[in-house]
Amino acid sequence: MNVRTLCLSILYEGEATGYEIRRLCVEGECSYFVEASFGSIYPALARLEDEGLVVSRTEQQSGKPAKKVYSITDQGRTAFAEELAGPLGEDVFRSPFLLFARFAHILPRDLVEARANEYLEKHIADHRRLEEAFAERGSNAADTWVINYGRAVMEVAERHIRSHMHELITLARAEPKKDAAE
Amino acid sequence: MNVRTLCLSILYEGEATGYEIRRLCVEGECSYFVEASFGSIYPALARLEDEGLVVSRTEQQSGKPAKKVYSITDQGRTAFAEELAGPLGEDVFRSPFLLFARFAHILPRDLVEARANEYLEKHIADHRRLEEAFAERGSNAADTWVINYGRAVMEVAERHIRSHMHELITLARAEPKKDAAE
DNA sequence: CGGGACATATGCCGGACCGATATATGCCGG
DNA sequence: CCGGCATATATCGGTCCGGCATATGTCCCG
Repeated sequence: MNVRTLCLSILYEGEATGYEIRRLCVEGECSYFVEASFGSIYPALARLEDEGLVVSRTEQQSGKPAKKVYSITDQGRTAFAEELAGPLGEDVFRSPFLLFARFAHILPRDLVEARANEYLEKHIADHRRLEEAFAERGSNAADTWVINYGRAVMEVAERHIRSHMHELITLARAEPKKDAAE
Repeated sequence: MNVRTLCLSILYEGEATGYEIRRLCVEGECSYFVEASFGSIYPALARLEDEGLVVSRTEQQSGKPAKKVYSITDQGRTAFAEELAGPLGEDVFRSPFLLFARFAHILPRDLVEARANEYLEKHIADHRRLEEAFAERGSNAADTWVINYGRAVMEVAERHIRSHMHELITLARAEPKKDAAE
């Protein structure tokens, strides 16, 4: 799954600027399974325009910089459907925190406790964001299906961390090496 | 979280070759939250050796190519602990399948059904692999904590897909455009 | 009322990383 | 005996991230 396809998927639902696409990847209801940064979105949009899969129109705004609004073309819709029909690529899950957690026994307890709390807070925030997306009900049935899958998984993840984090903290080194701290 | 740190984390537990590190990332009990390919592992190991964080010894084998076995140094252990104490980076979850699922309504039912089944099979396999890692009990307490977190999440993911995939399939286009296939 | 933080918006660049490929070797099955 | 597979190291092209530069306007705080 490349950034090109991601851009097409967002433009499929309606026109948007590069900036908005990025925001949807970070804050949108589907931000829990797609991601992309400016450094890849803008070049991708430029290439899509070269290939005729999207068109752009520059819009002047008072009080804000001019923006380039992209729309998908019929050719783009076809290309997107073909892309989805082709090989998809595997799901990716990477967790620096879980790597950290595996070594709890060599780390000072204060640090493990702080990180575990951060991790829980992050999960609570992500979970709540998805519950709100579900409550809004602006999305179609397929979107709702995807959101419900996310809700089910996040609910369990949050609950598991909440009720088991103290076990992880107990595993950490009781006394932090005083001199070697930083 | 970079590949350097990942290599150090594996070598922390015992010596290994680049090939073995790669295999642990793909098949090992922790493969569900770390990943790396040859293209990044070999350069990373070379750089770690330059920096004195690991040392290597070449071992001739009969019937197989010679291998370079890497071991972590005291300096490497210290650097690894410092790395874990520093900023960690966010968890990443990316799912081409969920992006695909969002557009079930524009895709032929056969395709959606096939992909949903593949996705379920993949989850069953991943989940089982983790249950086996749990049953083996060769790991320490922190590893077990991490595995249990994965088990809890995977159990729910698998169950949710199993009991809700038919809803997604129902959303797909009933009659596949016969001419536009491929 | 000046200045800094923040939001909108586009774009580039260095470096990290993936996936494919090359190279070498020996095993095993058809 | 030949092709495919497993072991093992290494490189290379291309994709992508994160930080930075640039431009402009708002809003709040001192």
